[in-house]
Amino acid sequence: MKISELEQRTGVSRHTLRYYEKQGLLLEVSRRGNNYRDYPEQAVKRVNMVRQLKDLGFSLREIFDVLDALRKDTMDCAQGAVLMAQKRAVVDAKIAELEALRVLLTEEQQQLERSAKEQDLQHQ
Amino acid sequence: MKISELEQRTGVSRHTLRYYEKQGLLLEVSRRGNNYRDYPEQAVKRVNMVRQLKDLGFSLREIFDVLDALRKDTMDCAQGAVLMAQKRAVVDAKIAELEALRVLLTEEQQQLERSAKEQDLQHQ
DNA sequence: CTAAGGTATAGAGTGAACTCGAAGGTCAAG
DNA sequence: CTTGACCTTCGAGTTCACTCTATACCTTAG
Repeated sequence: MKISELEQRTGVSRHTLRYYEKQGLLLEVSRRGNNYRDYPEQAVKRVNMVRQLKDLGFSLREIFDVLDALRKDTMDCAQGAVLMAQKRAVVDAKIAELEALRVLLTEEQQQLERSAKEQDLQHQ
Repeated sequence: MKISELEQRTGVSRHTLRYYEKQGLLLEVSRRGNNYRDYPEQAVKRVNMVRQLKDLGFSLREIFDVLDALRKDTMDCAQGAVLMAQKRAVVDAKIAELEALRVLLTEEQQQLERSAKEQDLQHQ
């Protein structure tokens, strides 16, 4: 697949895709005779995973570490598992934090809605 | 409270505190006769909330919008409630995304652990 | 009174993650 | 064989969120 197709299928710009490749986040990129990049089908998933991790607050460097561990699974399984567990712990912590914030926002929201109703009553 | 105390109690540097103030994230800052900033007790909570939201992926601009809505609660309650609901929706989505990722990471981790054991057996 | 250390402002510098544009090679249609 | 839509690299520019520096004023202990 050419870069434009990957761009279209992931929503990530060609500039950013080349940037990710430079940062070591996209390794399975071959070249055609004309020097055009040729991505395997798998690249779509890979890019999506990078995006997902990024949206969750991981830096590109951290994402690189995760992918690196996954790639080296034949060499370094135990270590990879530890890294994965660490990342999962971070994810768990974030979930807990978000849930706490959710409660907080819900309370704020309810209070605002109550105030809105009171105002409404006064207007009538 | 002076800036150094707020710095110590929040773990946020004085530089960053002044920066947040400039960005409109810290409004209840009065001045002493000597022009030193004087923060109310409440500022600790405010700073912590800013940090929490930031860690969850909100930009300072988005955080400003949330705080702005909360501050204007006497004027614009209904709109504030809507904004809060929107933010909560974002939080909910993030939680869902994280939970999906958690499953994915758990699977990867288990697979790596299994591979590690197999390697171990071969070594014995 | 002095020295150390806290505070002020303004503005420059940093690093991450893009984002864009120029200059040029490739390719398929007409 | 040209036109237009691709693709390449390289390097400059941008935005965000700090982070630091310079210069100068304020405060407190000795």
